[in-house]
Amino acid sequence: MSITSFMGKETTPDLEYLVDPMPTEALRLINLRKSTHVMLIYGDMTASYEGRAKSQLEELMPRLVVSKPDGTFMIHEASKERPRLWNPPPSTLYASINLGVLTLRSVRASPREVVIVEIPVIRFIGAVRLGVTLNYRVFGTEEDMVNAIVNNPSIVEEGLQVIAREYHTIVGDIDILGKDSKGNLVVIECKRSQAGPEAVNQLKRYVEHLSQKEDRNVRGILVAPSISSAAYHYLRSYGLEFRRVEPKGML
Amino acid sequence: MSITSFMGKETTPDLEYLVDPMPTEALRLINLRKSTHVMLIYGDMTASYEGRAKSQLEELMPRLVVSKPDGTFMIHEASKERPRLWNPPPSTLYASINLGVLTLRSVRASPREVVIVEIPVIRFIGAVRLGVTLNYRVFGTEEDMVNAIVNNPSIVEEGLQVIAREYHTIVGDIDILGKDSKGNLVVIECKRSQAGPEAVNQLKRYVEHLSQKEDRNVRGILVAPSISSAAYHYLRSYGLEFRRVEPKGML
DNA sequence: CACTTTATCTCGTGA
DNA sequence: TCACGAGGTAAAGTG
Repeated sequence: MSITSFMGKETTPDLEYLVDPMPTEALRLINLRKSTHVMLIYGDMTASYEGRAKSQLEELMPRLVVSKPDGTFMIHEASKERPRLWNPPPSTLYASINLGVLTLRSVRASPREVVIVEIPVIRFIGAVRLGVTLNYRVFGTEEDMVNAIVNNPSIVEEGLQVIAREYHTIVGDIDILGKDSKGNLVVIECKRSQAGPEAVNQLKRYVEHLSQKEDRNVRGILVAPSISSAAYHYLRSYGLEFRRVEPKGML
Repeated sequence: MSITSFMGKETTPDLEYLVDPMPTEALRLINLRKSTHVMLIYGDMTASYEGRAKSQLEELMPRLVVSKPDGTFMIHEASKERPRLWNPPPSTLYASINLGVLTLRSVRASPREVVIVEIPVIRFIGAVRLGVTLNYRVFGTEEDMVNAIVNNPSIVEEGLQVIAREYHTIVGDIDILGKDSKGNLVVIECKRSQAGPEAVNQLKRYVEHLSQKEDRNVRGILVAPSISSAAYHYLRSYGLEFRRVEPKGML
């Protein structure tokens, strides 16, 4: 079966595909377009991964491979958002035919990780040209909360003055360092969603470090839309404070 | 253009697709297969997301929609592993035609999140049936490290005896609780990859809690393949210990 | 490069 | 259902 394309001969087409292709035809399309197009490969396949960890898909089963020009390599199944196996960018895709079977090898250099896919039954293969959104922006992030507080510290507390944001310490970076109306140092840790014990622990770490280093009392305020009950008890037991703030209120 | 399928009439085909379809044809295929097949939709589209946060893809651009039967909904672009916009499962997909434009609405119930896609130019739409791997297993996880240490505590230290694993405390679960050759309690925290300040903080929290509760000296050992320099200083400053262990050595 | 943190994290597990 | 923590987290930002 020949490649079906939808543009003139001189220009690279945005879409090409093959249905039930021979391995050699599939190989040709992959090597032709893997560096410019997103490749979609549907068929019965087995796969293996070895790198930071190790795992195997021994059962031959219909799966979907998505490979992007930046090296992103994913094997998707019928459910879940995360691919079953993958290699993050930048990785390199090598395609070949072994004993008549289309074989894909995605190699990530560092850390060294390899995903190998064998596709004895190729049902469909497509090459599509996709774009990339520039200046992409998400609203309602933790950074938006921090900005809003820096611009208007009274969101947290009347009389609060901001000294620094992203204040670097040996134990990590403090979201906002401030001073209250009585001159106490205040460490503020923001979370865009419900705070748990980890968030409390993080704040406690900053407060402990700073109060030791500065040799004086330091307040710690956890700012989040909500806090789990266990985390709240934990927070209070260390004399830390909680201030409810909605990230969506920052828009 | 009629639907191209590749099985008998009585059986649902594994693969169906349309090239440059009319919106009505696309709509029909989506509604026919969205609950059983993974849908691939390629075309020029704009999109928006509102839910836990908010964002918009205003520029009309070739993108790829992947929708799974479990409600997974993803809009992929030319680069990166993560979709640009998405809804995690379980979500519900509604397709319609608005003013002649194919419109997809993915709705997640809780938290309420909505992704809306408008596709004025539909280049390709495919329905593929995928499988799901059962009994999937990854080797070299933190749990594997814990198992290996429980089976052979001398990995961590000669003379170490394991008292409990996943020992529940008010401040969290301790990976391994043990006793050293001198009778001291030992808290062991495992990490499968390089340990940072959070890991040290976590161990410190357990040790503090236990030494207070038991009113005696408690050792804390962080077990990981490596530790960041700052985290190591932090660890040592609290008298905690580090033991280098490779998760891959556990296989 | 190494290090640190965020994320519309996702995902599984256990109460 | 909620809470909690792991993840082959990925991705972004900084020194």
